[in-house]
Amino acid sequence: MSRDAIDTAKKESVRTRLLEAALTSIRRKGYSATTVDELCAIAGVTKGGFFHHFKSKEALGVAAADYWSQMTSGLFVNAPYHEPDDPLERVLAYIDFRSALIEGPIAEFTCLVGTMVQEAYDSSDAIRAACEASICGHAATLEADIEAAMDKYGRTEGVSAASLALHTQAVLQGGFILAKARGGPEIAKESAAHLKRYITLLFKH
Amino acid sequence: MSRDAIDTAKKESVRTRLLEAALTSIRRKGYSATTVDELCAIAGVTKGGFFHHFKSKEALGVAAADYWSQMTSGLFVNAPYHEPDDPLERVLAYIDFRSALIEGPIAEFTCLVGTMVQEAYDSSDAIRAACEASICGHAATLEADIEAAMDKYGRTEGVSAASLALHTQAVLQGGFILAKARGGPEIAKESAAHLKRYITLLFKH
DNA sequence: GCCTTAAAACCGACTAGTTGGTATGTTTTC
DNA sequence: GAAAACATACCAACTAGTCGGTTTTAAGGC
Repeated sequence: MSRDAIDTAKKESVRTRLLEAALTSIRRKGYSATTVDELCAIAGVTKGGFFHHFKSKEALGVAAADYWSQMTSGLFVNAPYHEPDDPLERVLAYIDFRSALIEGPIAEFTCLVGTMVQEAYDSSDAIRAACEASICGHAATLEADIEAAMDKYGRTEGVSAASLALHTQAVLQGGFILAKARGGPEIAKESAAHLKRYITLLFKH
Repeated sequence: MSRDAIDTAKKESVRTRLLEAALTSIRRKGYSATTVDELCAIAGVTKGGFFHHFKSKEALGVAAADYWSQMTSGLFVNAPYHEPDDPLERVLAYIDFRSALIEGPIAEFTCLVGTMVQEAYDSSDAIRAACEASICGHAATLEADIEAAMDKYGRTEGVSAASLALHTQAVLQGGFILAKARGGPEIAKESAAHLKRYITLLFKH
């Protein structure tokens, strides 16, 4: 471990603990209901420590969205759904991968930024923008595969790769809402299955 | 106007004003960030008035979800999308109708219960259940038409009318989230278009 | 390796305002 | 004349954020 890496690790440890606490709490209760005091208690830091790392609660919200982007992008980059040679297969494998993640307690598979942007889109443009970047940035990682699938299987009028990529995110986010309303993950998985069927029909038809 | 109707109108007037205020505020800032004081100010009532009608903020949340169900069901029952003779046409017309509603300021076309359940699903089971009833109740109004379309155009294995009806709600809810993140309604409309294309492909294929 | 030094990391008590909720009225309605 | 519909004043707990102080860390001179 290099000098720098150790520095970073130590420097980040409290900050990271606060961010991890934020992810847990915001996913469970939302942004507004999550209090600074609570995060401090979970992370084992005092108020002074919190406001040393984040100049405001809003800044924590933005940082949490960025941290979330980082964590999830790491997860998806290393995921096995990139393996198939066929681009359409890769897109469908992505949906299967997302579907497989929808398991267990609701707060553990739902999306931080989707939850946060619902409350903050009007009150904090900084948080809104961070959530937009997270969602759209992730959607963008799908575009190349969708584009390649269009090259191979043909295009449908009015359907762009970007629009379809964002639609996948809409379906997943909507599935999370229904799962929260229902109190279980099944309905979200079913919506993912509909999405997979849509994409299959779109290309194989 | 009957004696009863006048009574109801007067009796409901303050309560309704509070509920209307709740709809506006919750759709804009979420449930947690909406304060009782604020609702009182908007509705022109004092705290005493509020807690006379609602025994707690949570009770207001439940009442707001119920009020929302009432209002929206009124809107949809009288909507023109029921006119077509063909059941599939009716389903597609429903989506067009929903898409046409997605206009103007975000807080004015997004869904109250979808917003509220994101924050409250874990903290308040009463609110969660009210939101579930609202979403699923509305989805159920689509089932008959979907079922009839299946009778007419054939079924796809693994696709039930109930599941497809809920999927439409998931797509719409997800579209709202993306619209909030993006700061405009267009993306939600595009997702609705994908949904329409999916249903068309599903039945016409 | 040791001492100095300064900055960064963190603590903990404090504040001013806000929160949902209550207790005790007064007015209105039937 | 009593019950329902409000108003008023109040409270204890909690809210984000501040501020002066202490500890920890990293770098440099010797």
